[in-house]
Amino acid sequence: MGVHDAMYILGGKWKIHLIAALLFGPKRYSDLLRDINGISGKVLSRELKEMEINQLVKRSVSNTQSNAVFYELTEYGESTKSIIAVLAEWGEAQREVIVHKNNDK
Amino acid sequence: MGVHDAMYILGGKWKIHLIAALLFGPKRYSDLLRDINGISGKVLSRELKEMEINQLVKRSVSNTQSNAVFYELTEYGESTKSIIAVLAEWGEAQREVIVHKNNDK
DNA sequence: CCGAATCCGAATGGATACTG
DNA sequence: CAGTATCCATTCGGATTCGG
Repeated sequence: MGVHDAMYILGGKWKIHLIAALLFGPKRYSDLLRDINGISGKVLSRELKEMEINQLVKRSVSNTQSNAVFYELTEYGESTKSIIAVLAEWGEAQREVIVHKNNDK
Repeated sequence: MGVHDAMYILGGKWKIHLIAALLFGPKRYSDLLRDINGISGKVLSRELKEMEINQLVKRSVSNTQSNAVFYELTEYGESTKSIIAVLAEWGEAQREVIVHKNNDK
């Protein structure tokens, strides 16, 4: 089933957020670290690497400023725009229904 | 932003799968346990409870057979159909691109 | 049958220090 | 700056047992 495949690639806490952050163009590692609330450097690195392996993002080193690394969506990554859009729309409309999560205790 | 809200409600490993499993009508706890591959009873209970709190599903006890508990999507839960549909479609189309995940080592 | 409680190992993830 | 490595606390989650 397709849902499972999609979740395998897009699942986890951060991938959707990362894609959303990259929707409007390339960003540097440090920009992503600042823009995405709550993510740590270690986790950001790992997520980006996974997404690179799965062809969602492209990593490139600036040839003018050294030490600057940019990430951008591939064409494949951009094919998730429709998903992000639907998610955003739904989340926007239904915001007031959120209560809380159960905390296992 | 709406994406964050949506992920807060639908995030985690199982919620999307649970919604997909309930798309075509109510199911019993034991049916879900069997149908959803890899989930344990403990985790299934917790996920269902969270979804109940957030109004995605409705829990009801059969009045004919006792000890039978059914879960079904609420109207609100059904409003996620469009999300599931887009995810399924995308996952279906892009299946061959999957490679693997990075394992932190 | 449904699910809560307990036990316990595995995986996750933050903080920090370090390297090129 | 962009990561990697290490340490460690927290969380997750499976297996089992127990109760309504």
